[in-house]
Amino acid sequence: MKIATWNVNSLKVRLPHVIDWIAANRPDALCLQELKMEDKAFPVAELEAVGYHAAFNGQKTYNGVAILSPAPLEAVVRDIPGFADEQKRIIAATIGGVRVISAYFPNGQAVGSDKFAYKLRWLAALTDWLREELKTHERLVLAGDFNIAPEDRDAHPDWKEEIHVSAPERTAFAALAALGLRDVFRQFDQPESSYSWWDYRMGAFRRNFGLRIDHILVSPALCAGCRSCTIDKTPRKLERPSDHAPVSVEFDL
DNA sequence: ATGGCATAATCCTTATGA
Repeated sequence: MKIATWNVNSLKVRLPHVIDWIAANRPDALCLQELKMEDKAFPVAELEAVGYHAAFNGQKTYNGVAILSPAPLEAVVRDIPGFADEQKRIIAATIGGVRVISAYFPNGQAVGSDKFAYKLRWLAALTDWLREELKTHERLVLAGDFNIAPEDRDAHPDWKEEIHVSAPERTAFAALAALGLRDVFRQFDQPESSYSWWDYRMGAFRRNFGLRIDHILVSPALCAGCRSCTIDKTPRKLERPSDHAPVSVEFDL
C-alpha cells in the first residue's frame, strides 16, 4: 500500500500537477492540504476521470484538506471531534482497513503570538483525539503538513526563525510520537539535508534552503511493514509549483 | 533593516503563509 501527503497551496491552481502526479504514482491514498476552496468548488469529476474518489473538508481562501483514493473512503470524519474550530484542518477516512488522517497543522506565525497559542491548543486536541482513535484503529496513518521540523537536521542551518523549530512545538510533536506514532521517514537512510518545503523567495529551492515539515506518522501495527519513505522533489521543479513536495510511504499489510 | 514569492479575496491593496 502506498500513502502520500502533499500541501498543494491551492488545489485550483495545482490540479494539473496533482492529476499528473497521481497518474505517475498511483497512490492508494493521497492526503492533500491547503485546498483554499469551498466544497462546492472541489474537482470531483476531474478526479473521478482518473479513477479517484475523494473526501474533502474545504474552506474559502484558507486551509482545507482532502483524501483521494481509488478505493471507497469509509467512516469519514471532518474536524477534531469536540474541538470548536472554524478552520478546516482535519479529515479522516478508512481505506482498505487503514485509518488515514489528512492534517494541516496551524502555522503559528510567531512564537508567543495568539496564533502560536492556537497552534499548541490545536496540537493538544489532536493528540487527545488520536489517543482515542488508536484504541479502535490499530492501523492508523497521520499524514500532512505539520508545520514542525522535529529535529535540527530537519531545518536548514541558516533558518533563523523560531517558528517551526521551537521547543514547545517539538515537545508537542514528541507527544504525538509518545502515542506510538512513528515518523516513518527516519526509519530509513535518507539523503542529508532532506526537506519538504522551500520558500518561493530568495531562490530557496535552488539553494536547498528548506524545512522538513511534511510528515507521515504510522501506528506500531503498520511500522514493521514499512518498506520506504521518500520526498519527491520533481513537482517542485515545475512551472507554478506548490512550495511543498509530496512525501510517500510504502508498506506491506 | 526590509523584503524578496504566491494565493485569494477586498480589488490595485491586504492577509496569510513558513
